[in-house]
Amino acid sequence: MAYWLMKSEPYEYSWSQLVADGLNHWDGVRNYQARNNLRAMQTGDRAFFYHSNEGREIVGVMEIVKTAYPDPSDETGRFDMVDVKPVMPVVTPVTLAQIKADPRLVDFALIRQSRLSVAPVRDNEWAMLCAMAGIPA
DNA sequence: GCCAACGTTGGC
DNA sequence: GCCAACGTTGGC
Repeated sequence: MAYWLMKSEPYEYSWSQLVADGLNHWDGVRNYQARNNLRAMQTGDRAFFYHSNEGREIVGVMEIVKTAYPDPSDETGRFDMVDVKPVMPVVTPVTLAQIKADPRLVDFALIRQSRLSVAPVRDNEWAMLCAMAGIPA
């Protein structure tokens, strides 16, 4: 199983909205690297839900329930989306400041490529972040 | 609200 | 194929 981190501005689409919806497409990605990450996702993969801009913290865990397919909101036909569902909220949100302050996470994609909205998470990073969030890995 | 970092576009 | 101009993201 692979792990990911997906960003959304909470005033665009928030964790609580996803919980209310129960399941949704992750659409709107317009960056090739992010798209390639979407395409690499498999059903059953897990992903952190990260609130960018406001909050700047990991707030929940999602599961990929459908692999990449064309994003109908993209007129060019170049970009895809996946379907996700919420798995569990974090007990303690993990803030960007905490992540940046942890020397074990210097290579974390969220730090290295701050503008990448769909990023891979390594197994050891996932375990560390789950521990920081107070949830089982 | 500002701006640095970064990605994309388009002229040449 | 290069690169300047421009647009966007997202932290601060």
